[in-house]
Amino acid sequence: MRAMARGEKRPVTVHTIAQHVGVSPSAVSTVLANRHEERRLAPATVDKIRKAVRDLGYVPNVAARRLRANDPEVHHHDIGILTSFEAPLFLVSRVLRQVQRAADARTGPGRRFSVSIDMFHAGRLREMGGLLNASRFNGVIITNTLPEDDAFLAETTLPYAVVVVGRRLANHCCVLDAPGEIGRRAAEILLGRGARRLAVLVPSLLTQSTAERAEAFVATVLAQTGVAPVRVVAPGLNPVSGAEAMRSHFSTHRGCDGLYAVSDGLSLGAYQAIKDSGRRIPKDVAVVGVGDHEHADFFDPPLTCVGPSNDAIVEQVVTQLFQRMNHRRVNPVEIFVPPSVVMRASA
Amino acid sequence: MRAMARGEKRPVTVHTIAQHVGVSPSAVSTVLANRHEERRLAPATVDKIRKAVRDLGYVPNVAARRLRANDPEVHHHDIGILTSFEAPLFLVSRVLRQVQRAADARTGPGRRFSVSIDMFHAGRLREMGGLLNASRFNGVIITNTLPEDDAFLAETTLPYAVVVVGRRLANHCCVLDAPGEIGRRAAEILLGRGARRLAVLVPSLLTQSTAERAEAFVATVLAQTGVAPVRVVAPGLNPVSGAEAMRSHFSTHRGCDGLYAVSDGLSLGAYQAIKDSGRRIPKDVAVVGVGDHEHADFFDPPLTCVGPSNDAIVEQVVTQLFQRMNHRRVNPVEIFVPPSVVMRASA
DNA sequence: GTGAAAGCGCTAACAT
DNA sequence: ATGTTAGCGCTTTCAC
Repeated sequence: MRAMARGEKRPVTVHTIAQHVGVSPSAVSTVLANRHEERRLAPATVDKIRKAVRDLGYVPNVAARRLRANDPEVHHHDIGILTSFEAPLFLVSRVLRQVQRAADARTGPGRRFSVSIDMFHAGRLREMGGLLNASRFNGVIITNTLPEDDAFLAETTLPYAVVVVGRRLANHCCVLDAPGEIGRRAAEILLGRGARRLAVLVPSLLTQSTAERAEAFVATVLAQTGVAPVRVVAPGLNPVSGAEAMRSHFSTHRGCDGLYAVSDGLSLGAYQAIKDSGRRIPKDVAVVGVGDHEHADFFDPPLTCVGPSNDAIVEQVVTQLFQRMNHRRVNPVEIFVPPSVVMRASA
Repeated sequence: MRAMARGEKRPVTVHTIAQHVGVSPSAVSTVLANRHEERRLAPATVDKIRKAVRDLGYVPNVAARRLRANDPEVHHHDIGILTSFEAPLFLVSRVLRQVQRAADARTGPGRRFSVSIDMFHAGRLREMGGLLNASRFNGVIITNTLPEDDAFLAETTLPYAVVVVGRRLANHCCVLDAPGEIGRRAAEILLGRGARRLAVLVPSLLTQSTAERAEAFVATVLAQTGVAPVRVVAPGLNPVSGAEAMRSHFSTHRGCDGLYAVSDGLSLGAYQAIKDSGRRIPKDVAVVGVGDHEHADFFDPPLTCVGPSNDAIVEQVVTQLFQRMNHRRVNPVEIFVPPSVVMRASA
């Protein structure tokens, strides 16, 4: 009997181990569950089994265990919140809280839920195991996708409840902010303050929705002033990137008197760069952010925000998910949620 | 045959539906997977099955599907990052990133990983399904526990890889910051600046580690000055709570010239209250935070931090988890990670 | 166009 | 002190 460890052709199961040691599968199972005391297995046997488990690199099959362990009288609902690995967890954590709340409300004797956040590498959603054969989730919320992921979703109909957040896909239930509306409102606020030399701070990697925000901003400004705003491109989404980009903007351009930063991480960096350059907010430069940062109200000065109305989005998402898991609704649908506008001191 | 929907005693399975409609389980399965076209099922049959699925409130059993679907040649490792529902996701997301990285590095033809964040209600970890019978995870990282959860863990030995973060439990692998060390260093920094009227800002609900931080701070100040610092208690952990607590502190006490806030959310609120009261940082009040906020460097002025060294903790956690999943290590162990100190302008 | 049967890996009840 | 057996719910050949 070969004792090779990893990379074995045949999978290592309790049966393999049992054979290897010369005992029965149940003995192995007992040891694995630390129940050998109550079963009074011989210590020598236990040791041999333990050794084989290690040597053969045994990995328990949780699907099998679960199938065995579950009380047949209760239905188990597995809900996944799928998000790209590289994206911030802010919206995700709000979604999670709402989903959990809804799940708790529906939990009962014959009905259990488990909610988990699962990450995929941006652009590689299609590689996530169990998505296509429905062997992982009863329902999923998908967010923070990249164009490759959207392409995958557009050509795939998953045979279970799916809600897509922030993207338009004809074959799915989609919940998203009204495209373009956000950028337009941001522009109107800055123009309304009298700002005329406008700039928009964007990350180099744009999602569909950030791109649309920026475009709508540019279009609105152009239409009203005849001059397109400067696009300041930051390498990433974090404050450091924002500060860098704005510093280089100030050193190579005449600067601006109104800035729209398409994420609050960038706004925060922009604040630093603006202040460091001796300019004041909002007197010299008015700033509008998006409201995706939980502390926008604690920026100095507090940040005016025009962005997606996250609460409303999350509410829609959760409602749709549960309706679909209950077979109460099946058809694809696009739900547009109007933006939220919070006026504060920065503009 | 009764057609009652929810709350049925017997679980609804493909078999139930098959019986109800008068077809075979395989027909039902085919419809559920949207494969009725290629199987050329009669449309009428499909409709009847669809209707029964809805009427009976069928919920697919993902464990069974997965058991069936998995290629026997590949080992599937399910890793869970378990965190309390009410806690912020900041550290968790860093852990996730590192775990995912480690998993990706180990993924190969016969070896797949899936990592997910699962939440439990604070204090109710024991109620999380599948934890005890090992039917959900091959390995877990547990964090943000409350005393009730710790009590549960202390009396439970899970038969798979477990790493506990931030708590000491004799029967588990624990990774945590050096207790007391953090509060002591924070005190030393403030005292070293010449501050003498010290205060510590804490949330009303203290975790074991925040409590120890605050205690060590108090003890150090008392030992060196003979006067205990004022404890300012905030209702929660967010900036709003911090600001409130500090405002009421300023209105009822003489104030302080050195503040240690045991979380950066509180620091941020404290900043606002301090500035609003006309005091300057660090001239009138020096502030030390913890460094648990990703933007501490972008506070105005940047926040001096003394806190757990998250990178080092995360690294240890991930190393331990994989060693344990590989059976390379089994015994409980306590790993203390020294604090990180970052001096910035606020103190 | 539809059904019957096998088996994924595991564990608990029931034998020895 | 250890082995045998049945079956959790599902899908996929294969047979009709």
